[in-house]
Amino acid sequence: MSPKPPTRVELLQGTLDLLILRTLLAGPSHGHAIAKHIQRTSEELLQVETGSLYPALHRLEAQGWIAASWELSDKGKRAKYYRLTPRGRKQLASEQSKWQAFARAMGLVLKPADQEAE
Amino acid sequence: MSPKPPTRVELLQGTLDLLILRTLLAGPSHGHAIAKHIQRTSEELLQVETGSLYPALHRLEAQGWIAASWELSDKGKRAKYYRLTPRGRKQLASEQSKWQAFARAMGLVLKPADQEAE
DNA sequence: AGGGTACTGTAGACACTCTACAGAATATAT
DNA sequence: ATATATTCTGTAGAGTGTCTACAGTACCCT
Repeated sequence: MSPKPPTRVELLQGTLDLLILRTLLAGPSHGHAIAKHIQRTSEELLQVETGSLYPALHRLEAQGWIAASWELSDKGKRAKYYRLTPRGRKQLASEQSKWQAFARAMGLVLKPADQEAE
Repeated sequence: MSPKPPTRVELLQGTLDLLILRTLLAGPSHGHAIAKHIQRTSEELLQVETGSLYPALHRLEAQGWIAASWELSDKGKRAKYYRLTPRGRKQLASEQSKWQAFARAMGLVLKPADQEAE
């Protein structure tokens, strides 16, 4: 009886980093909030599991693309806020254009076709 | 000095099956030709390595989505021709709509934004 | 005290692509 | 005939990244 069975889609490998970096472009945020933002923005289509989220954040931090500091969240709980570093912005731009190229390539192969000849 | 440095994009996990099934929608074909078709159709953006291709074909066959038979290729070599089964067509439709939903979701999160508020 | 929510985290399974290697069969050239 | 290129199929193993499942802290509310 859930109001919307949202038909979730699994993340394709390599896309989570991009989603996180893109989310942080709007300003610093913490893991829990990042996951919710992605979920909400994608109209509940994408859901990030904690087992993917936190390793990804640590990975991105180790790469120097994001930096962390403990602060207090809106709800008054301790939370690790991440922000984009300059190198992170470059990485975001790179991954975003890679994604666009890939999505375009997929579109080319998947195109309606019918007229295979021509 | 290559005429076009094609800037290849790595395949995202889970997309190869879809590309293969889509290629076979145009008619039976063998591994080597399938890979070339994907590469050409994607304007050289996507390249399928043999280490990905053949395991994928065997996987799809084991699932009953494609069926194989040995025949002779255009060039007169023995080649294993694959064709889409009825179940394969359903699978193709399913994976295609999944991809479209995913691509749309990515677009929602990556959208120009700027106006985060509103 | 009990349950809910917000928040971070780890371990291990699993799936899929990649690089690198290997081999057969045919054609072409020298 | 021997070499070389092309067409075609295949395997082994590494690497990567997502998932499920589990674990724990802290605060709030009744």
